[in-house]
Amino acid sequence: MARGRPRKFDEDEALNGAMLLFWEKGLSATSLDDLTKAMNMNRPSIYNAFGNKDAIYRKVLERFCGQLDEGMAQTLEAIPAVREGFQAFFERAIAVYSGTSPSTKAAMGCLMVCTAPTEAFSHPQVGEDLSALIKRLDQGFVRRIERAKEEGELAQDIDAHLTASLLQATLQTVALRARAGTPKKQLQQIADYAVVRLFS
Amino acid sequence: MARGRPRKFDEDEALNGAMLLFWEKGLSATSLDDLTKAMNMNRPSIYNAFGNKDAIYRKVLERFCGQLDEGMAQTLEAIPAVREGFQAFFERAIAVYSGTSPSTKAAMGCLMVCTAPTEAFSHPQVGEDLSALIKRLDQGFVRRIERAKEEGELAQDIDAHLTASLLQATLQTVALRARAGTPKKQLQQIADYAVVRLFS
DNA sequence: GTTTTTTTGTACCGTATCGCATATAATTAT
DNA sequence: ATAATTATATGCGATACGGTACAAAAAAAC
Repeated sequence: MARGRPRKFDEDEALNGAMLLFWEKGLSATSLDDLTKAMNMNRPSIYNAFGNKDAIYRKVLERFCGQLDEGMAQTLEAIPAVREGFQAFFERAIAVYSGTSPSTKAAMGCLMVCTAPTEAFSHPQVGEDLSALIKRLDQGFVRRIERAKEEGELAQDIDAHLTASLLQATLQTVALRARAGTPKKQLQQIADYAVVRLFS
Repeated sequence: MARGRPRKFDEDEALNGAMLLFWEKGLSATSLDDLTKAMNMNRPSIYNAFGNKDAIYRKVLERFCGQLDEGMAQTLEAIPAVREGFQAFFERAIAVYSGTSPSTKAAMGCLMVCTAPTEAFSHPQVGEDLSALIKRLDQGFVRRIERAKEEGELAQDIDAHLTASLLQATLQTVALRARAGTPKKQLQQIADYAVVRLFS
């Protein structure tokens, strides 16, 4: 087992370093030289382990989406009350979006929302990744809303799909505004108001 | 007047060509060679007339925001009923966001929302442009909502600022979803629902 | 100890990048 | 006419880009 020369880099740390970089500068503005430093490995090793720049970016996106899924599972699905569940979900998202990288010292927003749309045409697969995430969030929200309707927590006449769309709109505005410098507290207010108004 | 050699290019057409390009590929992925073709002028003329790539991009952003202001004036401010005003505003925005460039044949979304956030850190001035547009839209929406409250069209207890934030969230989700391939009809439904729910 | 397998590190290739230097052309002011 | 002014056109130079070849190195298998 582990037949060849042992790897010097840690795959997790390498991808985390790449994620920070892409998160800050996007796909096109990030160079391979930057990546070699951030991932602590040299170019051929990167190609061998992950493929070319696009492939690394997409792996990082996948990683990021995984964290988001985890967030949904631990809040929306785990918390019995819908409103509390969504509030907790937004709180968690806002904490991530308000996170700062050592170099920028400013909130970076959402990796997907803030850097993927730009590349949607130049890199069609990234466009599909973006589209897939939007659909996945919609579905997760819809499921939770319909469950709340079944459990009698929400009125039958609210439209699950459209409500889910507007909740995702809330998530996206929070992501964008965080990157544009809006303070955390204000983001929380927006999210809270959305939950209250859309579930009234 | 017009003392030297007359210009061969049309400033408006040149900026429109640049806008299409930036809209499709963003700032970083657009090269000056691309721009010389799209603007129909050679490099030194571009530098003389507009400055470097960043400056062109920011001029294009400004242009785009101007069209948005026009949209607000002709819908929100011109139409007597709030709900109809916002519906018309969204309809107009969706028409723009669903517009396709000859090369992509796909809806391009919002130039600002879909391409500016990526550059917010690498080009701080772009970040400020983004932040300024968000604030401007918020303010425009707030003004219209407060007017509607004064005119008795909306209840006094709705929060103008937070409602405006969620209306902008709707605009942003429509911008992003358009670029991700969501059909026009569905975008309209989302916008309509937002107007109905947030002004109830 | 030799072979096999995998990763590492250096160095490199061809191309694309931005920005500018220089020379030419076209128009107005004197 | 001549000078002054402005735009055009060609093309250069230094750098940075993404991606790869190749040999040395480090481990397991034989």
